[in-house]
Amino acid sequence: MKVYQVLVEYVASKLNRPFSYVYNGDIPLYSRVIVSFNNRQCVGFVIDIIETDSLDEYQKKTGVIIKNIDQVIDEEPLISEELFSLAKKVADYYLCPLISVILAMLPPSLKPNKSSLHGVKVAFDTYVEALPGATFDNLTVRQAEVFYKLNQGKILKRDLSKTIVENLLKKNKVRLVNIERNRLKLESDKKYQLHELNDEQKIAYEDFISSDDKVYLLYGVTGSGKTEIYLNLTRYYLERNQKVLILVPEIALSYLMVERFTSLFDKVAVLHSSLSDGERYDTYRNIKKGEYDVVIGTRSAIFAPLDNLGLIIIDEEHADTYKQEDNLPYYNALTVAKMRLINGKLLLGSATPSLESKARALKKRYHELRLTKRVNDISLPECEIVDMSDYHNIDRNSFLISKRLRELIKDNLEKQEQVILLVNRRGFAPFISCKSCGHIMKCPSCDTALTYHKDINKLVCHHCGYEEDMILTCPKCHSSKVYKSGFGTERVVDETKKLFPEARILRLDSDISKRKNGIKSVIDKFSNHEADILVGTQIVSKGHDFPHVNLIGVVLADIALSLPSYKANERTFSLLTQTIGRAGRRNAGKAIIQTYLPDNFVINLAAKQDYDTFFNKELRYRHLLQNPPYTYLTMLILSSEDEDFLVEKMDEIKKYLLFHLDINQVEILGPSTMFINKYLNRYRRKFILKYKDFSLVKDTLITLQDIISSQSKLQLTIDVDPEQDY
DNA sequence: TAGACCCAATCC
DNA sequence: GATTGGGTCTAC
Repeated sequence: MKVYQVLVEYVASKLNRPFSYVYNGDIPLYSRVIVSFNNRQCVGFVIDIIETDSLDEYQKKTGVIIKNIDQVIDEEPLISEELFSLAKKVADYYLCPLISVILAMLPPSLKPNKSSLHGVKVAFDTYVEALPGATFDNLTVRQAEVFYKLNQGKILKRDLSKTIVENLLKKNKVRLVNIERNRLKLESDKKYQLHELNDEQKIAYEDFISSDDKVYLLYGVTGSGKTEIYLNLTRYYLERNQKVLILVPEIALSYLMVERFTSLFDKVAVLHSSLSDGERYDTYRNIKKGEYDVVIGTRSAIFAPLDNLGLIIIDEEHADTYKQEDNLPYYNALTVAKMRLINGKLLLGSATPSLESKARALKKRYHELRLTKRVNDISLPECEIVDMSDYHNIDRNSFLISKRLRELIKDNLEKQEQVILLVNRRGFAPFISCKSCGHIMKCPSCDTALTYHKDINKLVCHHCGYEEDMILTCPKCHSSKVYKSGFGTERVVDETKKLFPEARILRLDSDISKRKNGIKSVIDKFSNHEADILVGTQIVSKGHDFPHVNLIGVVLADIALSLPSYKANERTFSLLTQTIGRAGRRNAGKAIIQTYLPDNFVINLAAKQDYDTFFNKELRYRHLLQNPPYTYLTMLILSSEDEDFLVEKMDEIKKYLLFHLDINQVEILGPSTMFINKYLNRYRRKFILKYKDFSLVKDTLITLQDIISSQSKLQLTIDVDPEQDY
């Protein structure tokens, strides 16, 4: 007698354990089933099958009455043994429900939940095919014409006249065939050739393939040709019949890389979240069938169902997009990549490696490969820092764009060169306030100010997405003195238009990327020189070469420095360095950094593109404050609808932690407020735990999670290795 | 005293 | 995560 161990579809730590069911028939492991669960039906996922001699005995032993599985959804396992054991490792490391990891592995239409049951299925196209041996006898002229064409090969039914097809069918000349349609189209007409590697690249490449180490850090300055190494290594692995997985921070910014891979290799799949459900499903299915050798994708592609994985490449390994922090599971694709390595190797590439990765390379835990020269030997741009607190640098024409920056923009426009302006904030104005009563427009469900977006004339919460119409008068005192303070990309576009009315200006930020192909169309326009100035958020710093850009302006470098993270310096440094690196791809360009902190070391070292000094200095700060890479962190976020109750509970939990953790080895910070203290109508507070070994906190956290999951008013979220809000 | 509302327990 | 059932509050 088989007892099936089933995880139910709901992501909740209370339900993070299997429930037993029986079934009259065989069900494969790792497949979906429909079960009755607490007076309703839901989708479950079979994670284990236990043999028992008698059901009665089993029920007696466990003390539960076992129900029947109502229906089996999959005839085959949805995921492989390898992926299932990866899911267990991830759930164990991040202390998150196993089902949440399984959900992350599957395309939306296969996720074990109710809504997926009516989702997309395989798409078919109907073709008309000539029956072998059928002759031209007994056909009209038009029928014969079509039949002749069909003898050359099958044709889509919808491309042919309906009546002719019907008649041909009646006369037994043709038949209909259904063929699975792949909803993906990857055109690769541009044939890209593998370049001969230069000496430095060759050394790195040889070093990689001849070494036995597992994890490699490819530290190569901007423009040093990291992609070329990725391509050569991919070829190497494919020749040995192993598969390759490549992660990029954002697919739309990597389409040049995608293009190179698709034009060099035949079986390349692209996986990312802006595919439609149908496209995702098809790609997923085909990867699983083994039809692709190479998969390129964003964060969640780390779970792609590739067998025989020889190489994982993570490009721009320092990028913050590899950590998921908005939805369970809170995982970092780099960490998961290391868990996934069984026989293969991992290559991390960056021009500004994360401090953790670089520190590990120093300690020889990662094998470091270096590229120090830009491929075309062009020197890095010359960078000036403009002090915005010095009134000599601005005038009443603009408080946003300094006189020096204006001068250089003008110069560039006259020379027909392009300009990029970096503004690390989207929208028009981040605060809307009333001048008479001081009221600030806030999100009704979060404790954050609403940002004014001029192009849709709405106030938007950048955290939860809430929108409302822009106000004309203050909702509190009805004064009309509504003031828009601060600036974002939209306002900089406006201001630049005012200063340079003749210039063609484009904007690139995540509002643009919400439209399908939004990013690509802006990038294409700008690369084709159909615009002179590109104003954008950090998106402009990520990848993509614009050969005609000779000036980079950072409108205000300080914004990134004030981000709520121990990584703020590191993020600012890599943002500035990578952005400045966009200039002068053909000849030496210029860069301007505007700031109120002209003496700040991060800004100064970024201006000099001096990674090594920055690294050493920041590493000392990390050591001083005992932050990663010297320690590990876990953030405990507690939330409740009742703020007083929450504050009370925080003290209790603090006592609990103090009692159960070894305070000589684990530092407990908090309770403290969060960057966003109220989110989606729930108040939030946090603890940060600092330790050198996860085993010092793991058991305590699991017990705490159990205790809190039984309290309905309180919610605990555990974020292992957090990157935000500390 | 019905119905609204809240909360904790439970799910195989 | 969703349902249930019991307890308490509330308005007529």
